[in-house]
Amino acid sequence: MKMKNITISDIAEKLNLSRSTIDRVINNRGSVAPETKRKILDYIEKINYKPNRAAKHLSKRTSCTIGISYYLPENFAAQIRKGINDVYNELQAYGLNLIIKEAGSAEEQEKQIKQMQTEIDGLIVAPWNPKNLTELINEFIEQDLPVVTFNRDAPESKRLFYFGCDYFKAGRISGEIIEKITSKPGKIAIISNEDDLVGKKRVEGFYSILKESSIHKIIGPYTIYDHFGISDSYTDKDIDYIKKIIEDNPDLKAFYVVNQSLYLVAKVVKEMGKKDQINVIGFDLFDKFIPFINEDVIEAVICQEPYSQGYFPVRILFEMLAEDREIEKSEYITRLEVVMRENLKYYNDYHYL
Amino acid sequence: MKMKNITISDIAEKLNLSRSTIDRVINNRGSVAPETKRKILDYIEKINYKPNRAAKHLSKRTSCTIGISYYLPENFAAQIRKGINDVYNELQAYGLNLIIKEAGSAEEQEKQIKQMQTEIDGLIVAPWNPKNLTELINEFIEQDLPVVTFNRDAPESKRLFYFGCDYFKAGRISGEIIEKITSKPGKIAIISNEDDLVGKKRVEGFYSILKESSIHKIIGPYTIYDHFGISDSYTDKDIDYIKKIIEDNPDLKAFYVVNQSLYLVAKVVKEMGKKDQINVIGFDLFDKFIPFINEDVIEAVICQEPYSQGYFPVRILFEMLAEDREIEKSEYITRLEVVMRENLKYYNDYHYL
DNA sequence: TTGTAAGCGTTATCAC
DNA sequence: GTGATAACGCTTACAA
Repeated sequence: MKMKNITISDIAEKLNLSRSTIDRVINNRGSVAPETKRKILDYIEKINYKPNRAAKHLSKRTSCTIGISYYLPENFAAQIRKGINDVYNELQAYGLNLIIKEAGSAEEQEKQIKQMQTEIDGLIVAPWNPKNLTELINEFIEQDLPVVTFNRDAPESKRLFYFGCDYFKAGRISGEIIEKITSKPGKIAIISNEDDLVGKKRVEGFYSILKESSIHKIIGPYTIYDHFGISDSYTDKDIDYIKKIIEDNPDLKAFYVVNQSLYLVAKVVKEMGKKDQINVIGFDLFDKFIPFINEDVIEAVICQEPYSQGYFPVRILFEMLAEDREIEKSEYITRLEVVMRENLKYYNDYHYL
Repeated sequence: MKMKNITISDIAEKLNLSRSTIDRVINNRGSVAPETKRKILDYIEKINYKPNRAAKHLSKRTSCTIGISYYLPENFAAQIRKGINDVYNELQAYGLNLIIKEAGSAEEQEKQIKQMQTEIDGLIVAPWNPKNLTELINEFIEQDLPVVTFNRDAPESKRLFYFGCDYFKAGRISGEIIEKITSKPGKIAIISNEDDLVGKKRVEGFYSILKESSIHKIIGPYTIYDHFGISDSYTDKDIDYIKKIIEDNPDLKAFYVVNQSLYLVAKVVKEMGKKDQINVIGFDLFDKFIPFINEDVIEAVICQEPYSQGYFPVRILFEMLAEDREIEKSEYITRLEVVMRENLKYYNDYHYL
């Protein structure tokens, strides 16, 4: 049970040098004679020395504060929070501090980020409106304040990396599923709202699959606005609108819904007794969706590792800040998870830590 | 950037006591006057003191050695290894040592585990033959050597916990998928081999779904032995056998393959030009499967987080051994991942660390 | 029952 | 360019 590892002192002793000299070459600070440097480097290589992380953390006694900003639907935010919570519990002992700001609008988000600037050593942001935040992100970067994006990217900014899903590919996998489960020729209706950047990509990806050689005809996109899933904000007009699509298209075989109105579409399909004729496919796992997935009204949803989106950006950024981790990718793309009735419970609130 | 945290010394000073007394009540070792104990506990509660993990690790300088034993198909083992590798890199600095033994047979596995006994502080094992290892596991436990299982459980043993998938549920999700993608009535052929415990459960789960109200008729199980995916070990007889199933059953709509012969089945289906008429579903992601998934010969495979199966058991056991983590579950069940053409690349060799 | 002091492997601040 | 030396916050003898 006793630890027996090579330490800086061992190296110093072996090489007849002082600990500080070894430290200098390992962390290349201060100046060292090139000859001694070589000697030390060679020896370190040879014995495969690994610095003790605990000692490092203890000695540095440097804490870093990471700011997190997002404006996301509540159910999704809950999963993100769980990931953030776990990584915080894991790393706060090593000096991680977090400032979490949940915005209620794009404008508020911008304001909150500006406010954080002086208090943080790094920023993690899910930019609701990437274009508008690009400049701000670049400003931070200019000032040596690292910024990473998650959930939504700001690809034109100089952010260090993006952690999140590829929405175009998400559209493709849902297209694949619809093709596989919809064997009879007929129509597929797309539901979205135009000002939804994410939804737009999901639709494009979907088209890219269906275009290839489909026996189906795409109709729409029909517009239903989602209001972050607050059910009361859907009107009777929305319901009638969906009903009308179904009635007007007797050969309708599927709904492809890229926003949270998925819940409403499922409700109408179910109430009209059309669940066996019309396949419903959508995205993400919201509480409201769950009964419909269980009843096979919604055939499948595509998820994007929300928990990981909370956990990893914090961890990677912290390791960079506190342990000089190298960022090796500019994009960490999350898995596209196919969630159906029988594997639903594994995706609804699940983690191991 | 400077850390400013409450330490044991702070508490000691505030309460006019020595550091060791504080230490005694925090880790309840040694004896402390109940009155002082109360006082300390109250104060700690009040100021929300969290011990510094780095200091703890450094001071304890206790390393622990965990033994890992498995006998698994190579492709699967590769993913496991990646998880183990990541967690090792993460924790070796805190004193984790690993002894990894890959067995070539059930007997060898038993021998290897016995050999490890004296060198390890905990054992992680994927028991190829759970029944045979139950006694050995219990022996270890009697001797206060914690044992956990992964990938395959030994439910009748006293192992601390199991980390892996629920094979019955895995059968159910594949049943759900076959039902969803196979719209025309017809036959579904099951391929398995009887001595495969895992496959047996997958078949049971599959039946539990199909029984309910299927338009399909199940035929088989037909027996094809897999030899851990060494393709050369399949014979021409196996190929003829599959061909015969297809020829004898013109209304065959799907193959449900619970072992690695999935590759061979896909090959035959493809070569007979039946890929559009017959759906092929199986388990896990082996290199040989990949081209067939990409060509839509294999419609989907169900995976079980192989990477996590390497990563988490080690991490949880280490945290228990080195940091007195409480084990709160007796089963950590991995997700059932639906992998198809368009999300394949995310499951084939992917991780964030 | 309580206190003292040495040590864990780094980093940082001085001297030389 | 190099070497002492004092932290960092905790554990663990050992002494009182």
